[in-house]
Amino acid sequence: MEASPTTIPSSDPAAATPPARVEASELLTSPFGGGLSARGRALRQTGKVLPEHARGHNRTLVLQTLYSHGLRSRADLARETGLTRVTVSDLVAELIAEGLVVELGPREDARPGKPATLIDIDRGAFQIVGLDLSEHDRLRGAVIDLDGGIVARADVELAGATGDAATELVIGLARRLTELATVPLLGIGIGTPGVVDPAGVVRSAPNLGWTSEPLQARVAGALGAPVLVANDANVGVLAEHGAGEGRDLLLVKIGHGVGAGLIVGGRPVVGSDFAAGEIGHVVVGTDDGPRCACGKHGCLEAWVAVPRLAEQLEAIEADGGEASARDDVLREAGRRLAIVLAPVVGALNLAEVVLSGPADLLDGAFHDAAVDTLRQRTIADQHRDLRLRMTTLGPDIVLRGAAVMVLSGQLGVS
Amino acid sequence: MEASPTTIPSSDPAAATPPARVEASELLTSPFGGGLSARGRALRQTGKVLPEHARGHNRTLVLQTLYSHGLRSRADLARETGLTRVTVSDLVAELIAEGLVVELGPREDARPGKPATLIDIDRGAFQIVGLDLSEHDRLRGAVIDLDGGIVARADVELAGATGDAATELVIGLARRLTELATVPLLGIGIGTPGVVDPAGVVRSAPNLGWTSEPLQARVAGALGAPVLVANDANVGVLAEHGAGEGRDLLLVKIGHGVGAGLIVGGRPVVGSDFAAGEIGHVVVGTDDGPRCACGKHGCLEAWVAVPRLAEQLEAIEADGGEASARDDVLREAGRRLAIVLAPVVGALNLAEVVLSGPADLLDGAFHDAAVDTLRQRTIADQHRDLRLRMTTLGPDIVLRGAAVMVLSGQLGVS
DNA sequence: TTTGTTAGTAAAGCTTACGAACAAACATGC
DNA sequence: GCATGTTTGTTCGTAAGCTTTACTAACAAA
Repeated sequence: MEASPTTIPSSDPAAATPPARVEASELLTSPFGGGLSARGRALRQTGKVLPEHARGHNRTLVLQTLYSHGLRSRADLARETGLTRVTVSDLVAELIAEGLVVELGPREDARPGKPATLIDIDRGAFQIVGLDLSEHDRLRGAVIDLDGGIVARADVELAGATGDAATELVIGLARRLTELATVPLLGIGIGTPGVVDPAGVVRSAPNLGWTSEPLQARVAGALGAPVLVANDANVGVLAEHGAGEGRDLLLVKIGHGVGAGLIVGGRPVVGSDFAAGEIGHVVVGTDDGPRCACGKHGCLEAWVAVPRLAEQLEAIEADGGEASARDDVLREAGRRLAIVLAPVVGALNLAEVVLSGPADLLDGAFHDAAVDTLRQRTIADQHRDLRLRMTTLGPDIVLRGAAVMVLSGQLGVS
Repeated sequence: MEASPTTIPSSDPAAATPPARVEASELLTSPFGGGLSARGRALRQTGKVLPEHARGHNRTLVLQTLYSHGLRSRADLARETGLTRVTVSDLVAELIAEGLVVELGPREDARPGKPATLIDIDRGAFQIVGLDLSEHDRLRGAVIDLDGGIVARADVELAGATGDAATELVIGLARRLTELATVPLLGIGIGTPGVVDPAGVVRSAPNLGWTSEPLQARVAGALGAPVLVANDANVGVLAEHGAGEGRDLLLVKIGHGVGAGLIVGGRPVVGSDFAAGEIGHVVVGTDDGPRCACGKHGCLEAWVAVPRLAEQLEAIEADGGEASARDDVLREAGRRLAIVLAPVVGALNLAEVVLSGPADLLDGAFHDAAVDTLRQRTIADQHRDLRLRMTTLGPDIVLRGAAVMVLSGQLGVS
């Protein structure tokens, strides 16, 4: 029986087996959540650990080493992981059988001893579909390879769709993208605005008219593929974290609203009610401030959300706009952001804060004012390490993060 | 060879074995750090997992279940942990051999089948020494049993001692307390002000004149016992967390200074430079504020530290003090605290914030104003769950937390 | 007394990782 | 050219861990 290359539930062991690894690899790592995450999390909290779970962990360890440092021999892996060559050989054989790893011939450089056989992750073996539902008027998606490269893109106009109609648009876009994939898919990752629980139920997303929408289950049901859903900023921080090195990271995503994603101690923060990072309606400062759509005055969103900034800048241009007036607006917004971030940076002792959003608004006076204010409002000792910078991933940060989420959830790799 | 009951490195297997479990139990749980924590953490980050680690985890799981739910049979434990009766019996036999668990005779209630043999942790088998170095003028200590009950106390006047002299006072107090213990000790836990790294080196504690003081190593060397050292507020939150249920918790400790301890996702937050919780010098609000010792204006500590509050209240009393004026001061301080906490609560989606400090100052107008302000400055959705309350552990919170830290580090239990 | 249930143990088997030993393949030194 | 040493990757046997299966002991209910 021939399975289409883009169909996930294939009879080909190479395609079928990796998704089955979700449970084992999730036990000792920690993605946001996913298909079997409730079970995985329960195990993690109070559950037993069997030898097979240990094997899953070691398998992930080998895969992670290979993924991040690339091209090496079995003996190299043994030295780096602390496992023996015997065990590494066994694990590698399993990974090769699943099609995740390939042998690439003997090492060329001349040194004594039997030449090593180089192996690496087969970075063309699988692809991932990533969806970004965070834009105001359209849903964006892409097919992404294991290295984070974008293979194909597809968008769809939201056109005011909400509720079930929005869900259908998401499913349709995901389906189109699975058909654009040229090799088997590892899974589908979705970053959506709103509050998302670990089972991939969107608890609330006003923009899309969702309340308790079981998005993960519905997309998975429609496409028969592993699906992971999480908040857009929480997904974005995964992308940024995958690139960087630190164990703590805060991503602030400024768009139509303002949201944040947090990684603390190497783990994504979910929050007691799955609403971690929802800082848009925290009040800034002690001097009132503009009225917010939520009814309060001086919410962060009322100060720095893109529509608010655009409004003010347009008013200035209409008045015959001086550049300095424009910068004043941006500077004040940056300062307001830093006022909210300072207690978070202090309490968590963060070393790195990343901004995501329109570079033309954020990357100049806004950024500089935010850095200055943050330093002025936290203890001097922290200035040494503290960095606040724009993301290097541009507008694709959520798409890339969705791919990282799937990589992490399905292979334990990032 | 007879070992003294208060001597830790005993030849008695019951006393000697538990400390040896540090490594295994730490692999899958996470205390602040400790004797072998560097090794444990390295393993956790990139290292292999062997079957014996799985056993350590399962051992801890059984112990934890027994610790928190008490008195049950092997079969009960099997049902609750998911392990088989065979495995549980095996683990329990090991724990009994180590003296951590005892059989307490058959269950009395009448039901069909063979009557169960009840077992429980031998809560009198070990004791813990806890030290609290956070008070301004004295070091406090206690001998604590496995249930958190305080068996004996001892204090020592600091009398301005700093540096090595302070370290000697700590060692002397710890030694006196080990001699007050009536059964073998599980270890010594120390909560100190300042920044403490995972190896128990106090990076800086101005009050005690310490910079890079290897307190954990020095006390361990002097007493030959397992020693764990962490920041006082970070230790305090462990005590509060052990009592409560949530996976996220923020403790704010208000005394001579202001510090916080954070647990996120069930794990203590350490911070990128081990300075998590250092919020005393975060600036509050956008309207300047009192000058702080650090040179800035409007630091949280300048608003709410006990000496600052006491100053103001004394001034009012000297003026013929009305009660309402007193409340105004406390209310404003509570409000200022909440202004700093709001972004943290929002970003982490915290459900529980606990205050520790002098109840006569914090438990009235201060608390009420803090609650109100916190609600006004975060999104309405969070109000449902959010609780801000005084600690129930009183002034012993750091001592109790130090004990929890040792329990967690040595047995994986809390 | 019979029946059915529960607790705890014993034996056997499977999985996992390890150590020892080995063959293959190569560089180096004579 | 040839012996020597090094490195790689595999095979074989072993130790540790948990499970399944099967058993005995001990009890309640009928």
